[in-house]
Amino acid sequence: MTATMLAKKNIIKLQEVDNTCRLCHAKDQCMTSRLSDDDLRHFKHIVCHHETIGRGERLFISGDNIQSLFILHSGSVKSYVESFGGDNQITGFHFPGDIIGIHGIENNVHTDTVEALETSSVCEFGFTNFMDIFQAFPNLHKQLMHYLLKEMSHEQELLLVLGKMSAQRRIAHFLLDITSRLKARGLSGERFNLTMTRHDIANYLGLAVETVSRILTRLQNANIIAVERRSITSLNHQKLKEIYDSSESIFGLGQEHIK
Amino acid sequence: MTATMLAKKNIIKLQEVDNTCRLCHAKDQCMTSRLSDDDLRHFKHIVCHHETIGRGERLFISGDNIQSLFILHSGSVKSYVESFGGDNQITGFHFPGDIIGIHGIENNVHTDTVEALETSSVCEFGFTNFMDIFQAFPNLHKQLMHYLLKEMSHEQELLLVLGKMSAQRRIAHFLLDITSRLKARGLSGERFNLTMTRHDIANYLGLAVETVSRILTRLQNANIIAVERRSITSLNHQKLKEIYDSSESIFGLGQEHIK
DNA sequence: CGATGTATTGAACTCGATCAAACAGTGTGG
DNA sequence: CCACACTGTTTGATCGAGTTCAATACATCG
Repeated sequence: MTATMLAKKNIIKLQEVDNTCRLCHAKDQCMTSRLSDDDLRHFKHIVCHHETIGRGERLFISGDNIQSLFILHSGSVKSYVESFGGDNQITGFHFPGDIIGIHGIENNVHTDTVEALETSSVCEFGFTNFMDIFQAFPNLHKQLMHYLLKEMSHEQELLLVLGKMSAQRRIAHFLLDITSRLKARGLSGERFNLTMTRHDIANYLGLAVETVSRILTRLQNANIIAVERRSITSLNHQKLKEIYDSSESIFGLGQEHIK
Repeated sequence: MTATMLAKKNIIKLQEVDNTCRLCHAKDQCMTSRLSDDDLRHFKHIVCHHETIGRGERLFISGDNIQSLFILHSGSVKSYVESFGGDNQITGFHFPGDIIGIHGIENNVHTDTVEALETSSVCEFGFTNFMDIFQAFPNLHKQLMHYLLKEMSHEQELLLVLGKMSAQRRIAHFLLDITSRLKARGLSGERFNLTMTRHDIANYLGLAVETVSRILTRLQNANIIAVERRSITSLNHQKLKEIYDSSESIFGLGQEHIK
């Protein structure tokens, strides 16, 4: 199902939207909670609806015209950029409350593709011209700007990770990033399920799947994490941070036991 | 010299600013050329001055409060993010007309450091609150937004390069990027001087200096470029593009001659 | 001139990729 | 309920692109 198709679906009534937001379990993370009542009222007039997408389905594709903006309501998605050669680069994973689809806002064409990692739902907001909206609702604009810049610094950090860090540090970065974002959502950062495959993690970090798998088991042998398939339990935040910060890549990590 | 020191220096008169812009050789690349006369008049009221910095000097440092925005008038600079471990990652090289210092605009703290690659000059614009300015001058805002998003897609492309591409493709990307940006400025894309060191290029592309050097000579042996120290001449755009686009890294590139 | 920063070239090594195989869940349909 | 296919994960063995170490060359400048 393409974004175009989504945009034309049923438009829910304002009353329902109010309830949707009031009862939303992601409302604390959602930018709408930081809008004034007045702005929020205006904002809700442009709500299209609430849509569910299944694992593997794409919300929009790089090159699509931007007709709307999404806020992730539940589930998780990945966003990636595509290259000529056919290989993609995952640029981020997103969780409830995250704003989806602002890259490429300027000339109204998506620069990335967004795909669901599990059954997920989004709030869709139809815009005709983002720039006009910005002028009409300064606070909304500020929130979008805030998110845009947060995304940007996230990408800069990823550049550092991809350009300079060893496989261990990359994995440490990934785990710390995920945990901190889950914590910010009031979830446990020490006991959670990964919704993305090893392949996704590998792609995101510029590694091979096998390397990801190997390092996860290494971290497990070193008692830094306990991992079983998609579930991570009892994660040692402190030690992971040490790995992430250490420029030396001299890490036994329990592999001497194997020898 | 820090940004703080710069900000307190002599403020030139409006008339001078007018001339500065009118006579500026980078004016076609500068966002001011895309502002309405009215906006431009307002914008010039907040011009601080025109400052020159030498090679190695920094315009601002990651963590500095943002007191002003810069537009590169002449020369070239690099911007980089710093990590705990002490290793930096260069996130971009900038040429005349480029807007410098908008990352971190939101909470008024620079997220990156900008350093001159050669003697360069910038136009400095003092702001107290960017968000207010945005509301007052919609067109100015649009231009900044435009640049911000351009930066963002540039960073996304770099993510792809760092995450997925071989050393050859990285170098090809770098050369093509530089040439296209020089061409956009009316300069020759086939005959130019690199203002950054091999070390800078290596850092930017996540490679070792030696690898950069080796691949440049390989490209030379394959008659794709002619390189002598910092000067690049007779660059074969077509062949570079082929290297950049090819997912296979099977490239003789003249190294069989050596064997 | 020597001194310093920058660039090239060679040789050896290593980290992570690639190849290959086995294993574990998860349906799906007979 | 089991056989089968299918996808995702782990583990082992080997290989190679790019790093690291080391030596040399080259340019610029006091």
